[in-house]
Amino acid sequence: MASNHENSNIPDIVIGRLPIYLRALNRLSSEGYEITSSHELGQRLGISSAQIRKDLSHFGGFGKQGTGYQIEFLQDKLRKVLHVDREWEVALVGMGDLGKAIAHYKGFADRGFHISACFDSAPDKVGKKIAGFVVQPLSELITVVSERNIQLAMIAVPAEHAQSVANLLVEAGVHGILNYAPINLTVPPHMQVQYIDPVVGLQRMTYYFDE
Amino acid sequence: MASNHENSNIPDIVIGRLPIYLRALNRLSSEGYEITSSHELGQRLGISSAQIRKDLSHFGGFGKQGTGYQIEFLQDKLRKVLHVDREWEVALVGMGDLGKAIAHYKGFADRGFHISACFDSAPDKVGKKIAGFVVQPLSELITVVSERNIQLAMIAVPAEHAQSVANLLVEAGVHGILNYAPINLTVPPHMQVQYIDPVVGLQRMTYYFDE
DNA sequence: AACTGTGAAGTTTTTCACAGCC
DNA sequence: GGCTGTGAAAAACTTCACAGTT
Repeated sequence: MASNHENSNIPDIVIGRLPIYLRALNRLSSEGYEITSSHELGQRLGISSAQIRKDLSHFGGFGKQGTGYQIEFLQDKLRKVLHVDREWEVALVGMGDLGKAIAHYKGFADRGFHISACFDSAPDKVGKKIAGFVVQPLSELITVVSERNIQLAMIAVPAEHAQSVANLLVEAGVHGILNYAPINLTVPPHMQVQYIDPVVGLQRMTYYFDE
Repeated sequence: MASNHENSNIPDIVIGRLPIYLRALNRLSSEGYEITSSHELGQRLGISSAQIRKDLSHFGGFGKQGTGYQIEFLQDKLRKVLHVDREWEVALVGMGDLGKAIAHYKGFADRGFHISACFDSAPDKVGKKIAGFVVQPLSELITVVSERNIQLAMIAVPAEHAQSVANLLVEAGVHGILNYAPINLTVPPHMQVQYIDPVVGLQRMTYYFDE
């Protein structure tokens, strides 16, 4: 009977899978399904059905015995759990090729993230409009981010500048950084950091290749 | 005494950390260091020193008691383990904003990956040169990839086309896919797949945010 | 009949702690 | 004194298997 939603601390590894579940539900939903099961989800994701049920059970009973899970209902619940039942403002630092591509990427808005400020240190970029954003100078970062109470940032600067940008972001009061630079950041313990490094992904695969 | 390098099967989770270690070593090296320790590496990465020692011990004794690890030596060893002591050819499918950004990204070549063919289905892109690559039609994918014996591919097409592109790649004989589309792929068990989804990274952080 | 939610069992992963070496 | 490599212990995570519900 006792379940430990609300207060207790859920393992990070469980939290890490929830966005994957949510993404799969979005897909099922767009394919026109209204109901699914832990078995069906598991098949699609290559995860055991027991694991999915156990993961979800941390937050309460979202399913119906004999039936499965109502997709829309479960999406709502997961969005609430992940705090993406609202829109988050995100700052983007670095407007080189990578930053530009991020600025153009349409996939953020659909899923609750809104780029609301862009920064670069290069004088020839500052003031220009890229993907509809006016590029602001790095010197404005602390003011803009703290005034607007922006909590998330993406770092798309060269590796050698990533740590100093991270330091600025910490000072500005950001709580989470998505780091595209291929380098590990050192940040205070209250900060969240996630890494996007395609080369790490590639290297994780070549290990399994024979030749 | 017995150590199980060569034959035995190393946990995936250990393999997954090796590229992170390699990246940290690259960094230390570029900062001019020649020697490091499991403690120093662990501090930088937020990983315990014992874990780093145990991970490395799967492949043999790379360190020296009392001294630590010679950085260049360890880099070489990890590159061999991960099979990145050579260059890998990679196919890129999808030349929209994202594909273009990937094509322009300089970070692959330094670390052993070379984009050697680009594909798109849009007739207005085929034949054009983007970032030095001539875009080829999707209909050529199987021929080009299998003839050149390309083993790795990156998918940068919209979510709704990602699965059919993956099917083509499997047919063409690719063994690993780095998928930038926000969707899970279903592939035969011998295939490796890694995902790049920045929104998943963001959602993994907002869970920990209060407001 | 089908499926969830969950204790208990089983497995994997991490940490401890120390012998051995530089 | 400082550090690695590693068995043994501890912790974390996953799977099993089934009672309970629709």
